[in-house]
Amino acid sequence: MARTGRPREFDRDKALDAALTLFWTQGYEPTSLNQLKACMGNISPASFYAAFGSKEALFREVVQRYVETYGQVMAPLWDETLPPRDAIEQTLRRSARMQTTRSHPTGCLIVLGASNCSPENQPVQTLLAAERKRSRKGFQACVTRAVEQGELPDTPLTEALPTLFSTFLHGMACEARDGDRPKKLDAAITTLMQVWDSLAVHPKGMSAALKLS
Amino acid sequence: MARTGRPREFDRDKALDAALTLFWTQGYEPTSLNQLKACMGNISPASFYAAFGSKEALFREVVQRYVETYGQVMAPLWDETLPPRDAIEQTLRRSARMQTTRSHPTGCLIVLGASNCSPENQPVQTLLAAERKRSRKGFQACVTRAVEQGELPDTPLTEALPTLFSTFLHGMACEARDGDRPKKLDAAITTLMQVWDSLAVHPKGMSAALKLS
DNA sequence: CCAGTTCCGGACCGCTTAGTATAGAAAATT
DNA sequence: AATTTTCTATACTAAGCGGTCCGGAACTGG
Repeated sequence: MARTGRPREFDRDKALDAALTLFWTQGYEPTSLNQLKACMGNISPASFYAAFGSKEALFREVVQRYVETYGQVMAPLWDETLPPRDAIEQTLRRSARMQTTRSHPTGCLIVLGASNCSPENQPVQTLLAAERKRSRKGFQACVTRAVEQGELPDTPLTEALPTLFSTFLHGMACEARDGDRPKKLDAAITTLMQVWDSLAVHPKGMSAALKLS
Repeated sequence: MARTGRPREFDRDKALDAALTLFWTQGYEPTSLNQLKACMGNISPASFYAAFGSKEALFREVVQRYVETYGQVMAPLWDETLPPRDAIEQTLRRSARMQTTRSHPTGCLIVLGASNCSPENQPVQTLLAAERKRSRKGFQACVTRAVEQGELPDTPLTEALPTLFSTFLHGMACEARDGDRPKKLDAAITTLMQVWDSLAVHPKGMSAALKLS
């Protein structure tokens, strides 16, 4: 069932990666078709539209690829075999490292990819907003699990934790873009996790003692 | 020393406010001169350039105005008569309320105003980055003051506080833009401030007792 | 070898962009 | 009345935008 006809001269995957890097650096709107075509190997508009459909369709593919690769730093959030606290801490630390790694653009495509958009490109904004919503639900799920497991008390302070974590996560995109180093963000995460420990029902290593008293 | 000649027919201040709102909503690049001229009272290109010089010059004026008005929610950060903890908490709460108020665009112009920019507009990005740096220094100053006053211990956990707060602050712009309500952010701030209290040398109301022991 | 299929390079589309130039009229001060 | 300034309105530039179309080239299956 091999495809007939003249084969494509460029590597579609490599072109997609190049587009990913460009979109990640500049965001959706400021990235022009000319820049895209150039970075994807000087392909012609005909090739571009045949292979990707449109600028928006390409961006959607790019976002999907981002989620499946770099975005996997968020995976612990959905790993129910992990203790909730570890899931959140790992997610934050992996995000911090990923977003500050210099071998690719800094910051987060999901947060920064379409933050400046004219009304006509609202679908693109909506796409990223949905992705951000997903991550908020992840934090929510972890905290809910921690409450169910009796690790956190069911109080207003605890209820606010998901918002606190997701706000911090999204804020890292800004800090990373502004040049913060991973160590700095890592230290902030360490301090942030203090709040979990101060709310926890079982302070470290004392759970048995507390339960028996 | 009154100026001679025909007076300007539109209100420069009102036009500036209209431009502020538009830039705040859409960001720098997606906002076109046509949109600007329209929202500023259907002024002609000649009037526009005579009054404001260029799109970038207008944006710089807009940013300055923003800092002097809405941006004043950050003022507590520089108010040395305030206890450092209060200064930070007030700044965060006032920011949260301001950024979620529906009578004007949501989020923060300084964080979101030029987050998607082509390389040619880097000066605009740099302008906002400098403003963000200022706020980071504000958090830094408060924490340093708290350490000097003996309220916080001089530990790595404390050192990371400024990064933690500024990351959270900048993250609020994203959450506000995504529709979070002020109460939700306020609750997150309450929880975040827990970390300060858990680090503090003098737990509430016990300072005297602790010092004497 | 040829028909069918697919891709490529380049010309081209209509539209928008930021910004300039021109004109004459209107409103203020001196 | 003369001068100065901004006004409206229009026309214009040069470039860039996302996207389309066509003729020819390159490949495969029959």
